[in-house]
Amino acid sequence: MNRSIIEIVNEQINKQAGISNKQQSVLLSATELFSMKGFNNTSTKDIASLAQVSEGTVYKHFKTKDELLHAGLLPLYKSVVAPEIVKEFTNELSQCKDLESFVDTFVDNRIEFIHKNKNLLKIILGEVMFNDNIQTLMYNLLQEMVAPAIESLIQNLKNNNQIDPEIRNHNAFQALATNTISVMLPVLLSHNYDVSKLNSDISATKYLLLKMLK
Amino acid sequence: MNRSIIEIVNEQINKQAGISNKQQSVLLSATELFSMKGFNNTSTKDIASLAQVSEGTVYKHFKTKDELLHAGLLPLYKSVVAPEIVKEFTNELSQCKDLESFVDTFVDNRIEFIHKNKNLLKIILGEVMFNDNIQTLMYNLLQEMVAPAIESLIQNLKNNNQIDPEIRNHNAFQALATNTISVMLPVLLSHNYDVSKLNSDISATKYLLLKMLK
Amino acid sequence: MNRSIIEIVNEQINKQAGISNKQQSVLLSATELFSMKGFNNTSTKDIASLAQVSEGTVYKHFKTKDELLHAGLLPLYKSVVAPEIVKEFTNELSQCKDLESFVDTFVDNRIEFIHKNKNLLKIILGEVMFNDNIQTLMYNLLQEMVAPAIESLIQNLKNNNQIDPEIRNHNAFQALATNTISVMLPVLLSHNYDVSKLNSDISATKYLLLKMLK
Amino acid sequence: MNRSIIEIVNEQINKQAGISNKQQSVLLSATELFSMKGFNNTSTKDIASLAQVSEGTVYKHFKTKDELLHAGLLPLYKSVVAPEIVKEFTNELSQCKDLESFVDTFVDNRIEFIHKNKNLLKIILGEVMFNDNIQTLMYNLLQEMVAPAIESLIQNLKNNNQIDPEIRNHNAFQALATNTISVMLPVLLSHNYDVSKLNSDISATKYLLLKMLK
DNA sequence: CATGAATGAGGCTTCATTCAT
DNA sequence: AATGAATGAAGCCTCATTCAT
Repeated sequence: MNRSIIEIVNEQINKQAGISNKQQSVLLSATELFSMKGFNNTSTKDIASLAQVSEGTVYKHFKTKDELLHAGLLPLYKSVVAPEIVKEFTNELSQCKDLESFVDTFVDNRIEFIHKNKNLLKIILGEVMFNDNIQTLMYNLLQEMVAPAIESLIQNLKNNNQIDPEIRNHNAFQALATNTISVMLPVLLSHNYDVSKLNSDISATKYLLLKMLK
Repeated sequence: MNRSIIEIVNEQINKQAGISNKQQSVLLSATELFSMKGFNNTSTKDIASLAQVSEGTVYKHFKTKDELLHAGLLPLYKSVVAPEIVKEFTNELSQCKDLESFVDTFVDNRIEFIHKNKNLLKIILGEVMFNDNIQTLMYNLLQEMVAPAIESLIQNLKNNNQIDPEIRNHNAFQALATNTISVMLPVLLSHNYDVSKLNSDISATKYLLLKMLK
Repeated sequence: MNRSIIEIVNEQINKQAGISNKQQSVLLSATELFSMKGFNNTSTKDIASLAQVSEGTVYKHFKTKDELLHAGLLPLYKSVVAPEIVKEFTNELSQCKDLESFVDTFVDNRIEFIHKNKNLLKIILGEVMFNDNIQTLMYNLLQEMVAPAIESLIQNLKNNNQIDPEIRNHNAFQALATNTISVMLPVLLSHNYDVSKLNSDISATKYLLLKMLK
Repeated sequence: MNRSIIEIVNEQINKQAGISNKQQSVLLSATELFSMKGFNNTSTKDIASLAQVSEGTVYKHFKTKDELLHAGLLPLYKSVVAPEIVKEFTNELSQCKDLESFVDTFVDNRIEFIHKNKNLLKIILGEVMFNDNIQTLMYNLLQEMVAPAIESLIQNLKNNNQIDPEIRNHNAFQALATNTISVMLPVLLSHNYDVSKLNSDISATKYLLLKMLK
């Protein structure tokens, strides 16, 4: 089963050798607050007080609040969290022999992922608009880790005549990702959404993706 | 041809009767700055100085900075700008008799729209994550104005056997919108994007949408 | 009689048109505190509270604490205070027909000046070491306003065979200034100095200066 | 030849018995940083990192940053550095039999000294204004070590009818010191000074001092 | 003895908002 | 209605100093 990013971060932060309990607490609190309220709306005092730490401690390892995001959290995601996620995701997908199960698994897995990481994804989507560092990080993560793994699975399916050979792998991947995210937007954006409508939209999305790719 | 949102706002603000020149200037400056730098990063001083108005004047009609957004700008968008945009968009779409030209027009028109309103769209996407008011506004705008208009056009095509009757109108609309936006993400996010790759992705997207909906 | 710099500043600040009472108060308080405790040891909170003003007010007209010094106080000195001082000083000196009375007046006048402006002079001497802006200002002030005025009076005395023609005017001026300041160092540096010893050193200094210049 | 103060401190610190390598390193780094940036602008972290020592170590022997200056560095200067300097200086001066060579040597030696110790002298001049401890130290150093040595040499010259007997020794010393420093001010204050002008001012200063004292 | 993480007071600065003119 | 000076809370960050290891 998918673990949430926060769980993975938590786990990994605890494994880091050169990092004290207080600093772990700082990173976790920052992750939590940034994802709940956004970067701009989270003060260093908020972080310190949630981490039960002095404000000075926040600055012990990270010279600025920006660095806490860019040098503290994001590299952790890139080096530890993202590979873990990609592995979990592709493991599941690689067992799908036909397009139907592939699409089914892709959508369901990502929907669960979005569900579990709702808050963190919100902050990433929010920051990515105006923050070049995050933008670059996310882009590289996508291009270098996620896309190759998924596109190789798509190629396998294509080799088995499961996917329209006219469609380039990266466009197929983009369509899968995009339409999955779009169906989940109500979940990301609001606290109250209609579950039965969501489920019917998920089915519709799978139907559309199948028609699209077959 | 598509006019940019800023052009429309400009035009409409000038027509408003009960609003003084100074206040018009405030609204225009706020629109411009919010769309360039985001709501949080725009100070009332910035707005006042771009509007060539005193800081006090900004507060004459709008008691808070939030109100400038919620009571000043957003209703303006809702009541004036959005209908204008929807009208321009549906006018063009309504002349398409078959699915091919419909998809073609839909994608091309929205791409031009995104191009022209890049800055404003970025800020909206950024704010929508954490700002309930904007979220609600955008949601209502979509549900009450845009979706009905487009979905009625989709129904027409369905009536003419151009679209798979299995697909519900709102899912068709969502697919059109989502995949168009997704192909434009590189434009929204970066200053440098590969135009030839963009064009080939646009073609691929149209191809996928046609397969999907037909 | 010599007025102190603070008196002149006070007087001139009050005459400035575009400057409010609060801002006058800020400038005066800054002058006073910088001269008492040095620039580094004066906090903006100190300035605000002495001026009976909020800390924000300190930043209304001066974007940074540095600017309060460089753009606020120093130009005031340059444009208003320094000319006033030079005028008062040269007026008195220009009435001296022989070297004896010139040296006498020079030393006595400057001693009174140093006495009255002890605090301000301390801060200037302290800052001038590490602050290029102040350094440049003081240098220009000396070269462009003070030196020409005094050296022209020295030339007059030379024309009347009162001063050794071998001595260049600027060296004569430097000697007068330097030896006067040096005799006053105990006053600048300590709160307790021996008045009778000071007076005897003043006489000695005048004697030395006369031998030197004659 | 004159050694710089830093060289002497370095030498002497290495000789101290009851002081560990780490502490030596702390003292040297503090000397260097205080003289380059001033006391206020040097942080204990700066000192620790230049000394390649932990911040805690800086506080092992010196309870406060102030004490590092007052109990650590200044006594070292007083007990070791100053006597060394005075010895070197008076050795050279004591070989001068007439006033001409005395003035010549005095000025040249001190000019070299100022040149070599430019940075350290700047910080001392800067601190002496507002720091009573340094002020007292420098005053005592001057009164108890330097002045007696030099004034005794002046007395010798006076005994040989080289110096005007009307001039008290301490005034002669003050005049020599003051005028030498004053001619070197451009060197202390700016990175760019006119060497040929400096040399001509040095000659002029010697000429004036001779007239003064003879 | 040495380390360096942790502290928390305090510094500079910004900014939405108010109010006398 | 408009102005802009004034406010003061809050934000980010620095730094001398302490203390558990």
